[in-house]
Amino acid sequence: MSNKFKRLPGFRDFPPEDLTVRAHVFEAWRRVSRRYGFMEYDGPPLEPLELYVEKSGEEIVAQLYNFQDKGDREVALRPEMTPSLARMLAERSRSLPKPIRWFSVPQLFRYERHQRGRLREHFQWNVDVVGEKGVSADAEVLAIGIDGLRELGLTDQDVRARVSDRRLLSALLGAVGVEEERRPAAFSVIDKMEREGPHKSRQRLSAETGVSSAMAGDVLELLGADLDTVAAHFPERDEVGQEVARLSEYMDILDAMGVGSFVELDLRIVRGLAYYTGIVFELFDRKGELRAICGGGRYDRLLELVGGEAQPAVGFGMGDVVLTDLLGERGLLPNTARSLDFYVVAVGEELRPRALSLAQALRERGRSVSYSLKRQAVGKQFKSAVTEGAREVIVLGPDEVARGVAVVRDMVSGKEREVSLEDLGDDGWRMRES
RNA sequence: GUGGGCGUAGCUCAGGUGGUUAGAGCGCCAGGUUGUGGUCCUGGAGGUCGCGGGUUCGAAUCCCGUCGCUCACCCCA
Repeated sequence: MSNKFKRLPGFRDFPPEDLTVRAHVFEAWRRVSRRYGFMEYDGPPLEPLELYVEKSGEEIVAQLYNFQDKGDREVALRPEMTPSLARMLAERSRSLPKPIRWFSVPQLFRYERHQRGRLREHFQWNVDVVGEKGVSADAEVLAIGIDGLRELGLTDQDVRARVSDRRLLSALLGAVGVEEERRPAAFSVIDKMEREGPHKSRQRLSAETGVSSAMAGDVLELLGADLDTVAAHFPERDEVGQEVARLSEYMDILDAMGVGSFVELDLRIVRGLAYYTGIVFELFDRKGELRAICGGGRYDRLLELVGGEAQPAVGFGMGDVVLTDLLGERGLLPNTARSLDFYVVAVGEELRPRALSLAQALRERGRSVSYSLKRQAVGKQFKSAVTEGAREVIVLGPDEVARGVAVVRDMVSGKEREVSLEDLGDDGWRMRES
């Protein structure tokens, strides 16, 4: 490429075909959000660096797209939306009716080497319920995420949700003797288990927590089991039992909502962000070829951390990159071809004014209309009509106009008929025909 | 940040072992003499062969560097 003005690495242009796809996804997200009664919000793309330090977890902070502005402020392009949301709510959650149901479609940024499904910039559908600590809120949030995918044509054959609960994980670790302070380290081991494999994970868990290697192995094995099996292992522990009961209720609600076939328990899901406190989940393509499409969970402490009123909260983020890749693989991308209702052809220069006013009249009625911007032979104008995707061409010729009519050609069937110029302006001819 | 692969027109790619004005298809523009498209025919625009340096009489072709793309690792929205 000889263009010296290149895109920054990891950033995308959106020419019309790509923007059509993006808009298709955004529209589905927004439709589903509104269907569940959520209100859209937004915030600044540039935030004080400190908003993310310590609240988001090392993973995000290490990859912040940050710099110093001209006022010597340390700033960062937002890597996630939740802290901004938390700040907004810290200022006003007291005065809002609960539960608060808000969503957003922000563009987020991270500074890291890009690869498939992971760029330096992406758009992310954020959905949050604030002010409700019961599992029905957790369930509703996951259901919206799943519905967002269904809205785009994906089914339970294409995607699945893997859900876990940090409270249950914590209770399990406690049950085998892992101290409270050691549990975050244990979470980290569990989070990496799928990549590192059972042997290494067992060694690391044992080393990080002090429990025996055998015990560590037992715990890790249990993470892949179902709820009943987990419960059966700790009949005497109230804490584990309560957590199991809660997750069980959560699953029942999802079943009742009709999305149960998408959901599986998987205690190996932890999520990297530091602020999650309860149920966490991730959505994946069934084939497991792509990265997570979506991730979220409960974060009951975050509002306090940014100086607001303590409020329970649960939400998720769904990025557009992996999702669009998946839609592409499943042939679910929208048609990006151009289309027009009408193309007006003027036969002879004298009729151009007439063509323009007809086009305007149709546009005022909400029709999409185009015509040649320069003097052109009729054949040329027809070619343009095809290029622009016109469904019908209206031909204004001297003979017909003299008789008060125009020829309307259906570009699919090739059939032509005469319509009076009077009727063309108000669609009366269309009504009579159909 | 680490490693592998790749980098020729807008797109997909040709260009044996280095040799004169770098090619094709598609797309784009213009024509095929101002009343009808999706086929066809003709012509045209468009490339400092990613960039820089080196080897050579001579490099798209070999060597080094660099940038970019891509895959994997790290990590994960």
